Amino acid sequence: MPSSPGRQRTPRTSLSRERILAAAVQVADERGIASVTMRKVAEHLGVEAMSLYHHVANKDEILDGIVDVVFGEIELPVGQFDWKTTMRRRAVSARHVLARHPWALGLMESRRHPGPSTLRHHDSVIGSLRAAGFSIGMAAHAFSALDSYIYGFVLQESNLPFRTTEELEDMAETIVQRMPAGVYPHLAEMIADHALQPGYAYGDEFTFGLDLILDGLERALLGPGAPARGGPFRQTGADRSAPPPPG
Amino acid sequence: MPSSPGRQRTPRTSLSRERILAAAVQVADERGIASVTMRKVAEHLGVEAMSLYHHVANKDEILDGIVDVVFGEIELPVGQFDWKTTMRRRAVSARHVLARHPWALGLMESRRHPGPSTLRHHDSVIGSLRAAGFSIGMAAHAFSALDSYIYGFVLQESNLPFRTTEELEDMAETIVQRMPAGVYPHLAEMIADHALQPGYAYGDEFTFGLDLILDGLERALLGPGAPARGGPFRQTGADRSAPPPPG
DNA sequence: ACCTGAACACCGTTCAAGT
DNA sequence: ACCTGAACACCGTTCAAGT
Repeated sequence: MPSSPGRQRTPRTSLSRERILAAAVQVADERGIASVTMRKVAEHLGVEAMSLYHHVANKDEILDGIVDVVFGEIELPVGQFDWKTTMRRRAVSARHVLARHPWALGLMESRRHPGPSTLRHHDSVIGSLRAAGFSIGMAAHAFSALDSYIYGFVLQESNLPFRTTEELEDMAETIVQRMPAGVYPHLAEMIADHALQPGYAYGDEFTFGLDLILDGLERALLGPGAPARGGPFRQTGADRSAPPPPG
Repeated sequence: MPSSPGRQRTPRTSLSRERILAAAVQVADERGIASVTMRKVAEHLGVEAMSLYHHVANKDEILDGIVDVVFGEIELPVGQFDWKTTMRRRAVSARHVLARHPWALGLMESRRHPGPSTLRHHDSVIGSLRAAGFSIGMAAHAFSALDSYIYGFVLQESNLPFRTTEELEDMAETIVQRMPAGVYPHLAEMIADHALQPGYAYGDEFTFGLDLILDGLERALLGPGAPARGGPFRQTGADRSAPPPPG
């Protein structure tokens, strides 16, 4: 009687790709990406390591999968606001999601198979820019500039010596120890007179760079005839919504 | 006779931390970061894995070490040009070095001990900005914005579906296969009408975003009373070289 | 169909031993 | 002082076997 209900001691919920990825994300969040092993993910699910291979081809598929799960958590751009507000909200969401799963960025470099959530996210961002009047070339520029900034910021945030107060003081110590020899004077100054000041939080830097890029994109969008000095931009491919640049 | 010269069959050159790191970098470049194991690095040096432990505490020290080796390859900002040129040159150098060793960015997320080359590099960048008249707060803004952009760009470059022509066509195939269902229309458009156009190279996007940031920084540096609309910036800590923002 | 035990070729690291 | 062999507790993955 295969489908009869009732208490069975074997599988509480039967294994699935989704349950495996969710468990892997949880293990990565709680114990670091190095702890994401077939054996530990399986243990987390009350199952043997070899059982996982019935739902994923190998560990690489799990790693591809959890990166995609993370992208699926990022708020998709919604159309109710102007493009700058939409892009800013989405950038802030991406930053928070990636900061919550910092291992995802470390994994990105080795992943070459974007999953459906990632593709959907990118598609939505491009669509949002196009709807705001960005040409294909300008949308590509905007997409590249914004995502580069977001990813890099989170990467720095999870790596930079001056992040949290505790680590900062560790760092300050290291710097100060090497000061007698006169090395790193500017780093020392920045730590002492800036990063160690009350109220400092590296995370606050995010909006500065983000607004720099958004404002620059706005200028490029509004007046392609007047790009910022020293920063000409090429419009590649089909440009349907913006007039061609002069010259 | 311990120091007598002549042919000895044992150590061609005696092992050292530097030789171990150089070997580890080479293994990572040639066979990927996953191949950087104590056994393989040792093999590369004609030695047993256990010998490495006499020069490094553990594998983590090797990983910290090779990230620092990579930072040491980046051209330090030199003072003979204006700050924008200096920062642009340094950004281009950082981009190329990091692209040559893409595993370094993947490692960054898990590293918390910046080495001497990394500290020296950061110190030099901050010093260069300060000499150009940036206040401490503005130098922190500039440093964060530029490095975030550079790191994130390389990360995308080593990960984005549309990178090299071969992979791009793979990607286009995937997208097109899902097109009947109407998914990813904007991504499909961008690939077909932009990325697949002759002469396209994702790497060309680098300068656009870089100039956006450099121009924005220049505006912020020249006229703190007239920051771009929507992009106010806070000056934190001691600001010695720039007048305080109005209000 | 789904799960598993044993096995294989690997890991990082310790430790006692060699020179 | 520097290097190493054997050993331990892990890895990812295969395969034949269980239900």
